[in-house]
Amino acid sequence: MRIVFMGTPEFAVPCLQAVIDRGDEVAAVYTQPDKPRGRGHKVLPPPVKVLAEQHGLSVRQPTTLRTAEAAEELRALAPDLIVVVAYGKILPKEILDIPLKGCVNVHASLLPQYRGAGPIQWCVLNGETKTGVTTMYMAEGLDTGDMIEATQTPIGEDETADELHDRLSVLGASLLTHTLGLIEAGCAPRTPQPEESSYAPMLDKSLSGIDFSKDAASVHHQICGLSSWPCAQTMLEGKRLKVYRSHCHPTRNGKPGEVLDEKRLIVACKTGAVELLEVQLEGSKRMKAADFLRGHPVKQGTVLGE
RNA sequence: CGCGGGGUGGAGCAGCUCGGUAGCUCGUCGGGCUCAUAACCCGAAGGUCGUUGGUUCAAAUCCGGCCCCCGCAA
Repeated sequence: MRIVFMGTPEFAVPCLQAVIDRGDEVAAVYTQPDKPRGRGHKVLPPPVKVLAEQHGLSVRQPTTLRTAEAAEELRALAPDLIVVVAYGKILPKEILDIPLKGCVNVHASLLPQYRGAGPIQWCVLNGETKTGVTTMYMAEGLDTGDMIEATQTPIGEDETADELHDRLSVLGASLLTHTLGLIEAGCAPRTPQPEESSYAPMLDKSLSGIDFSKDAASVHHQICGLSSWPCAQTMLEGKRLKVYRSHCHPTRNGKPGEVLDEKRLIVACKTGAVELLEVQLEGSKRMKAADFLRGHPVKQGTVLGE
């Protein structure tokens, strides 16, 4: 098939690779414009652009798709299908109507749950035990289109959003491969989404602060779900301490925020305790708790958080 | 030119203000002790102090250039 691919971040990379591997003709790759992302002024290309260029594909980075010219350009490409994976822009109806076989999207949740930009993180934050990826035909609403098929996967007890992200991006790619096969054969199912949906917005830093007066499970889910961005954080002796990884100890108890074991950085919550397994102190690098404790001894009884 | 912190045996840190002996907590190796331990005791190996110029009798330490890492902000 003649395909236009639209995607931007790391999550979309395996999907673009899957399209390439399938041997489809990639008429063009749309991705967000390069933006200054790093420290200082560095302008970095989106990961999808990097892969596209490695394969000599035509890359387009329009600021908006809501112009007559943008629609005209796409029409000129005459795609059979547009595949959209974490592109970061909403496609107007004018564009959705262009390809003969429609627009297909890979979404990192089991729709209709967790529509929106942050499905992976919110699943972990909410302590879900399973999630998945879904392919759908795109509609005008945000992630509201008719579903084609889905793959489920369990979420590990200590799995971070980062790890789940990587797994789902791979699962998404193989599901996409399958779905494209169905579409090509003209037998892709089309199931309208049930009414009962939920919305998972993009995360922001206001979610970062750890409140040890919550119970251990929710603190643990917060740490896993925000890792590695924006990352859960607390304060240790006046310095910001980010926490990337943790483990729940439901039976240990103490005053919220108190360090119960100085050899293992086990911190009491309202009920139960969380063991901080991977941390990063302001100005320093990310490291295992055991490494951290060698250079930064933390006395038992120290209270974290302001 | 956005603001700031940092690069010291295998790991994480101190030492730098005020130049002159390589320090701490671990790990590793050897030995001892114990019913037992992420326990304790004794001993050992292991470092061009990011890189490059400069100042000096002498630089981890003071001065300049460069490389890399990280926090904030975007």
